[in-house]
Amino acid sequence: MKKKPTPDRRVPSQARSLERVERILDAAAFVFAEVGFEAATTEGIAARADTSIGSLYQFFPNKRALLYAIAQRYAERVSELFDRVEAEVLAGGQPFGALLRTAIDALVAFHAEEPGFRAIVRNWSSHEFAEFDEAANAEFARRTAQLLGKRAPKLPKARRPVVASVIVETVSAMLISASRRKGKLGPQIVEETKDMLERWLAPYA
Amino acid sequence: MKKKPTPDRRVPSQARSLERVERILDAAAFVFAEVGFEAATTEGIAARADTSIGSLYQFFPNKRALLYAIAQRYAERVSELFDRVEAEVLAGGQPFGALLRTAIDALVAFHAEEPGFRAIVRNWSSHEFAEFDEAANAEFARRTAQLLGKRAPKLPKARRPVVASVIVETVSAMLISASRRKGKLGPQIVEETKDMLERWLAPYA
Amino acid sequence: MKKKPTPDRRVPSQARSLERVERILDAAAFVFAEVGFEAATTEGIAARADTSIGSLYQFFPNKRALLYAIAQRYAERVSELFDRVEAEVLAGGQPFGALLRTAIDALVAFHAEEPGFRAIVRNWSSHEFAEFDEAANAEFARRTAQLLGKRAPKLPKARRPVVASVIVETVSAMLISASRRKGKLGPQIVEETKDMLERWLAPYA
Amino acid sequence: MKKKPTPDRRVPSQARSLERVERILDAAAFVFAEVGFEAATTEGIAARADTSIGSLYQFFPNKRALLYAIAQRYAERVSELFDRVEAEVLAGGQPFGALLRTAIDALVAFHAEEPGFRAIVRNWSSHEFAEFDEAANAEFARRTAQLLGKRAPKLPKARRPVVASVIVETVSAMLISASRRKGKLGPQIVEETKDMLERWLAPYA
DNA sequence: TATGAATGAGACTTCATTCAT
DNA sequence: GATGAATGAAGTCTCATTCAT
Repeated sequence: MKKKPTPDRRVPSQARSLERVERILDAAAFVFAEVGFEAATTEGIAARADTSIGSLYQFFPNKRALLYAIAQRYAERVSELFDRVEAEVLAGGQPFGALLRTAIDALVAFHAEEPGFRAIVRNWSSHEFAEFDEAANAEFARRTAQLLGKRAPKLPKARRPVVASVIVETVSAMLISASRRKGKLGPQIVEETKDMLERWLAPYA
Repeated sequence: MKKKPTPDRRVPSQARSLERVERILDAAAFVFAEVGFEAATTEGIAARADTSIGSLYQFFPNKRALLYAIAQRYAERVSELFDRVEAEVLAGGQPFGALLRTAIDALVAFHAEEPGFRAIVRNWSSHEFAEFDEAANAEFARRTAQLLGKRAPKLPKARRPVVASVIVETVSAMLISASRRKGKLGPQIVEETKDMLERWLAPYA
Repeated sequence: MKKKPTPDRRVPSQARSLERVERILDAAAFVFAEVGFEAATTEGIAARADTSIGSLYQFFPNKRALLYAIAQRYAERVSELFDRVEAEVLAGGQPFGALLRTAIDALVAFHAEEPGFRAIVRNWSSHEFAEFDEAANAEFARRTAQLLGKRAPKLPKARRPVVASVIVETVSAMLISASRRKGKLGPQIVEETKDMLERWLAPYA
Repeated sequence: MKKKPTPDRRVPSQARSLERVERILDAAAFVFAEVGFEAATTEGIAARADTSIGSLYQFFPNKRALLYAIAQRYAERVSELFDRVEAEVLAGGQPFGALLRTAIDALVAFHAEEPGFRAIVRNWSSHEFAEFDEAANAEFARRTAQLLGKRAPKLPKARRPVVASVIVETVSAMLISASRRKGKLGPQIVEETKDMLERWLAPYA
């Protein structure tokens, strides 16, 4: 309600709150990933975020809102990843296969470094969040279809949305599957996935 | 694969009981599919099975056992499906691609006609059941790897388990994805999946 | 909380439940009277009824339902009291003043012997229950108006409903007021109330 | 009647503060009237007063103090009303009945124009405030008894306090009852109340 | 002094599970 | 065996109150 002139150092309360929100979201992502959405408790999330349950509810009206917020956060990041791939496409340098591989690698890296992402992806399909899941994937599929239009010209236009859907869902599933494996198996699964997609799509490039 | 008849489920001695157990499992499958595992209530399942919760607990020690039992039931059916595919392979008639397509079609049909199957598949990845999921998929992957050994001789032996895993997980994911779509999109996704797998694996046949 | 299973005489479970419901209602009435509706806790009520919170919720969907049930229970009893007064009126013996006094005495006795009644009457007007309160009082006023028609013929018909309302509300308020007083003051207030009403209504009899 | 200015409310030293306190009290009266004491939230009251809860707690140690303060404010006004009636009595002009009617009308007007008053009167009997209610009504009854001594000389001295109590409680109850009614019924109830009291007390004048 | 973010006790309610009948 | 009433742990969320800024 006030502006605050940001005097000297005084950490502005808005920044403090923002940091707290981040901490809560991180904690939620972690806990959701750990035990799943339903089994996660708001109290546990608050504890892990080193706050009180009251603070949590100051920012999020209910447990579900936490998952939505995390999902949104990640959806945005994945969107940015798409932006980069699209830029690459416009630059026109890479051949189709390489592009695909680069994109998947970026996704894998993202998946690996952001532990919360897995939480979301896994819970996305968790019944409660079917609509959200569908919406997000639909958006990614739409953008993938666009890219296909540019880099897989031989793919009949009518098949584009379906192929795009299969790509998105397959990558998503394989990422989850890979992340669950221990040892070398994970990366191997990712490699096979790239092979599979590349060989499938090559004739259309 | 198993020794004892599973300590989790008491095998009923009477025909009446057996029928009741079936009814309970059907009800559980239905309810899990409808609202998800966590949101399902044992009372609700008992009610839909036209029994009392007391009876339900006579046969199943807890809610989770219900899902396990359903999963088992379906795992067996999928196993039988594998048996048939293996017989086909031994008979030696079909080319590799056709075999793959037939197998997937059988799975799709099964998925479509058994509403409970979807419930399971969807909840399989639901954290609580990660181990079960892994075990089941590992078993299917093992058998798939065997089939690959026979019908995809050019695939290096070392890659077989990984490729088998990817096949199993991809088919599983695409089945779920397809079942969620309305209209023609579902079947189209299945078709593209078959294409994808066939083109990927063709060079190894 | 388990005591003895009531040996020998097998109490039919329906009767047991019924008794439990009664106990819960009595406890609720007591607690509501003691601390008011809002401050009362369902846990406290269950404890006082010597049951578990779960049992309470087996019979009543929420806290409010408890108050409604009690209110209903009492509304019925007051209704019966009206029945008796009406019978008296039909018998035609008593003069108007005596009738009024008898009715009020009956109400006072009821009020005194049923501690929960006060709880209800007091909480009736407690915002949440305004509609209920209004409905109940409207019903009593309606019946009072009828009686007035028979025993206060000189009262213009148009005023009857209003006069009936004032009677009902006054008696109700005075009963509460009287019940709050210690010593002789309570009964004295009741006596003055009777005087007041009798002298007011005498000219119309 | 009081010694210290109530330890419950800190008297503000500045004009701005005083205005703020008034605003808070108005807001509290409004909110209490709107949703009842328990359902009212301090945050909501502060918001409606265009301040922060921090400020609210600067002046009032707790929620209850708000109701007390409002009640006090109104008790003072009702006291002033009594002063005027007493002056009237001393002046000696009006006959007893007219005096009674005038006093009630003044109360009704007050009740109507001050929405907060109703909030208080209604919550007065709300358990938490039983003592306060009793104290206030006792004070009014005391003064009413005095007036009765002067203008109802035929009423035996011993009955005076009881009669005064009944008058106070009846008027209070009827005011509330009347204020709840829609249309003409409210004023009609007030009229009947006046009739009732006048006819009751006339013989003692 | 004003602000409002933070706190946390405690309320209501659900539901898996037990056990007397 | 079957039944379903009873149990109570545990979860989500609210809101009065505090306190650092």
